[in-house]
Amino acid sequence: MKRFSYAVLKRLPRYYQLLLARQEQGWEFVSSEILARSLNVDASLVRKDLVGIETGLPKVGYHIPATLWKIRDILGMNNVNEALLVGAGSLGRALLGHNEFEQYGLKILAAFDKDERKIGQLLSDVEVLPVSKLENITRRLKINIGIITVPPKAAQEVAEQLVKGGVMAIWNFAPVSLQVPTKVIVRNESLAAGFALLSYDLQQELFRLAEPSDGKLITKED
Amino acid sequence: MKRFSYAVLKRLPRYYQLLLARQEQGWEFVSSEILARSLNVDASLVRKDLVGIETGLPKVGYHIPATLWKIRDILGMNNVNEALLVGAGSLGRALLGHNEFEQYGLKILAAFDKDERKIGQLLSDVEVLPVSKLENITRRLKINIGIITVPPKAAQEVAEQLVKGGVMAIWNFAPVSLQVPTKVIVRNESLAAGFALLSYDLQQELFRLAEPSDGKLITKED
DNA sequence: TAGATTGTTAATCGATTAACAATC
DNA sequence: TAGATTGTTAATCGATTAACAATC
Repeated sequence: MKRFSYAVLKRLPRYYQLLLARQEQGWEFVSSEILARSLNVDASLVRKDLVGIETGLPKVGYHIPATLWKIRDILGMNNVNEALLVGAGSLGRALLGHNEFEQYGLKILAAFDKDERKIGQLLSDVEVLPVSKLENITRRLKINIGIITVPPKAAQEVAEQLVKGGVMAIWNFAPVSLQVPTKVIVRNESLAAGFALLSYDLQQELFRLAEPSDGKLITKED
Repeated sequence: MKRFSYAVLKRLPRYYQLLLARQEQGWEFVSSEILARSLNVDASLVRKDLVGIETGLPKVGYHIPATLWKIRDILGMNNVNEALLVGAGSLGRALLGHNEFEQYGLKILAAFDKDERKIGQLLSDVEVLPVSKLENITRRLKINIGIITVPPKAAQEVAEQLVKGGVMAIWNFAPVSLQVPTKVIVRNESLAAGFALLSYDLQQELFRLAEPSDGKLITKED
């Protein structure tokens, strides 16, 4: 079982997306050069990434259906990952309604909320249950993945209940650092942090445009 | 003007979040060691990251309010970034209702959709307008940022209208590679790709548990 | 002062690119 | 065959860690 680095894993969904688009256009093979251009990397990096995933054919490229399948396999898209979601706010509801997840094998079985008025509602065919039942249901259904979309203040407690219920991984959308046993996998997802990166690049660009065009910037350090 | 690498920029929102939490607990200073533990990195990396951001005091650490301010400044959190959002589906609505963005200076002025029934609705105090007006309004309001939350098939066309309207940056949530002029900054955000990383780690862990505990895995290459 | 913690340098590690022989 | 494209090696680049003198 080959172990892929985080850097490679982050590119796999991009490759997948591009291969799928080419397939829809009727292509059967694609070269490393074409994939590389869309990701803004060197073609040799694409070839290196694909070593151990799929063997390419000199003069032809990589076979799209075979490569798609292999990527699906590596990313666990061919399995079903059952998860519970906690926090039926707008972000939670967006995740419940996100079609793309199906492709990635994510199946959210139920949503939990503490708001009485939300209990019993069906959101994208998923029932909202009281958060008091979270630990119990997690255990009974042997759920591995918990998704946290509650407000920051409530996140730690929810995480603890999920851990007590036996989850092995937490996908955390609340902007807090969760304290959980080291064996529990935590992935922090921050939409705001993503925006910050865009905002930084934009500021740099705006600053560049405001400068004399000879490329010599007035640097300011402290 | 110091230029920060992507690796550092990705950590700044985490530092920000941790500093804020400590501040709420009444702390005034924090050490690199404490920040490092939460991010699972070496303390010297934290100190290196903070060079050019804030000077720490030996034996004391970094002054929390000052450091928070500097990070806010770097990430553009002290400015207001006006944006338009296209696609008032569940993800679009979640972004419109996401409180955290306010802190990061993101202000979404209007939402656009092609669905007649959504036009005129108020979502989190933001009006939904017909997508036919997108280019015009982008230009008239001199908007720099467009947010795309439409289905994949529609994303390229929306991107083109935003570009024609003069945006400098696009935050793209649709799982497609957008073709835009090189001067336009594009940040692709994929919730599904984020999940794939969690799913990979989980699979690895499940595999590990299924193996004999002597740590010697049966490796399989092809 | 003594000792904790910074800022900085050197060492290590990992990821990316460049170059090119192998190959279909 | 000729030529395009792979797989792989070596070179480069950048990020992280280790070590430690400076310092308050």
